[in-house]
Amino acid sequence: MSIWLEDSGSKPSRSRRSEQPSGLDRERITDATVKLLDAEGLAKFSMRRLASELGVTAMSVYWYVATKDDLLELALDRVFGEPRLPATDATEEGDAPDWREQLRELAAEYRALIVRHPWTSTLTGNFLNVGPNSLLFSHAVQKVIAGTGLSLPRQRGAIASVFQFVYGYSTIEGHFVQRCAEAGMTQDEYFREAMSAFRAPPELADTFQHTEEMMSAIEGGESVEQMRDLDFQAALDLQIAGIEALVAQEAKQAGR
Amino acid sequence: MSIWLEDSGSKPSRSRRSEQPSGLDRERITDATVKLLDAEGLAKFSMRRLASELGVTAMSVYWYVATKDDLLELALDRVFGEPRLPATDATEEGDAPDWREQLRELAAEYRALIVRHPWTSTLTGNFLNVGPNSLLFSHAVQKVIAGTGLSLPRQRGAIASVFQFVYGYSTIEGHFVQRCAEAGMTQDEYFREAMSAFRAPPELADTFQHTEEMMSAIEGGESVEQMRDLDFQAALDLQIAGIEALVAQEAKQAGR
DNA sequence: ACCTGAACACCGTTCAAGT
DNA sequence: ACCTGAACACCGTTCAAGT
Repeated sequence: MSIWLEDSGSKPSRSRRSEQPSGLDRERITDATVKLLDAEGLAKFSMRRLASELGVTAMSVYWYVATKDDLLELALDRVFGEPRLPATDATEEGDAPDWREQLRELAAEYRALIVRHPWTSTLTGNFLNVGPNSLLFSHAVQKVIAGTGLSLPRQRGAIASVFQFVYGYSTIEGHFVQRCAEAGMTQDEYFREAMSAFRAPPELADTFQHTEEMMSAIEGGESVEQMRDLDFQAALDLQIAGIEALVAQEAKQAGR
Repeated sequence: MSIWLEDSGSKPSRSRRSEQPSGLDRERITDATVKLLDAEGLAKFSMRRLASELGVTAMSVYWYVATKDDLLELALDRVFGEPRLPATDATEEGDAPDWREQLRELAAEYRALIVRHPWTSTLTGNFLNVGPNSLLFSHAVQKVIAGTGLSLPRQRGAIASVFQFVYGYSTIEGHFVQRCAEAGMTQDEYFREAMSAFRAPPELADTFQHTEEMMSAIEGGESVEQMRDLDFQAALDLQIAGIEALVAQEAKQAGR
């Protein structure tokens, strides 16, 4: 089911004993996997490619890992250790940072993670993603949202709303960045290229009119990257405003 | 770059001339592709598998389609034709439906599309997704958001916020549904199984306390599916409240 | 305990050849 | 114009064998 659920963890971890002939190790294997996935993408990643990178036969890796999917799960949880999480024990009253600030920071960290490692989003979709680092991340998310003062059912809605948005947004963004890199273009070049290669279906002319209006409707949005930053922030603003509105609404109902 | 951008459309479409020896056709090929992707998932889909389904050699398909990716783009745009879009020309004043209602319906249609065809989200990530049906869908989204009365830059934020949320949420949901089907379990069975196989790391005990509180915090959320419906609606509530708050805020600033 | 080699059943795609 | 077969360079994984 998952390497993190019992039974699949049967292969010993062999992390601390680095006197192997080839110096192999789950740690080193996971390292190399992440590096390869970053460099060449999920589609090109293979056990044979990884093994050759490690200077070893393809089958050696199978001593440390039961299956390719298990290895991908390890890599996935590995990168979920990267985001800086808000200090969880701000027990003192005065200096506890505002939930808005925490939310923005955590969202930015999550976005950066996915854009840095675009393969991450494909894997979170395909696996359960319940490794230790992923759990710590989820915990941080829950804590931040709990700080809003929403009721528990609405906290669940808010978590879904904010972090599935970040997931979706960053997935598209990350894949686009990767495509540009593969084509050897900057994002602006790629974007202009795609735009000019576009033969708009005549019956959709008005669609593009509205779209282009919206595209140029942002001051300070000269580059693709700037536009994406602005959109991302605008969406977070919307969600924060939504949370505030629901908090106020619940307070009013309670006061009645 | 994409089958929808010039140059890649070089292979003739051959849609109308169905007198081929094998009765092959882009239409029929795309049909079979969607059916196979639905039944067995993106990972198991292959040109050879598809060809055998069509009663034909693997290489026959390449007469109609330049590459596997092109075919996947065709399948992707095909299913984007499924959602019912709001009637776009509600020009009469009185009976134009509320944007809130339109938004909920379009979000529900999008969610249903992704859950029905979980491979869709992987592909929207990997391709540009600028086929005619996808464009019509985007157009509908833009029209609905334009109905909120937000300023253009904020419309962009709102589109990202709502529809990337739906994308992210439904992606996870769809993949989970698919996993359950492959394992031959109901969603509740799979969920309980995963939960019981779970060996919680001791230092995360408090995480799970809070998590379990939240899990059981929903009345009427007995089944996994009910809970997901409730969370989805709660998230949409939040986003709609956010849009309303920003509309009000902009109105106030304009009035000053 | 750790690593290898050969083998199996697959891939996407090219290319020359058939009708 | 449409379809096939053989071939190339790949996959993940099994299994018996080496040290």
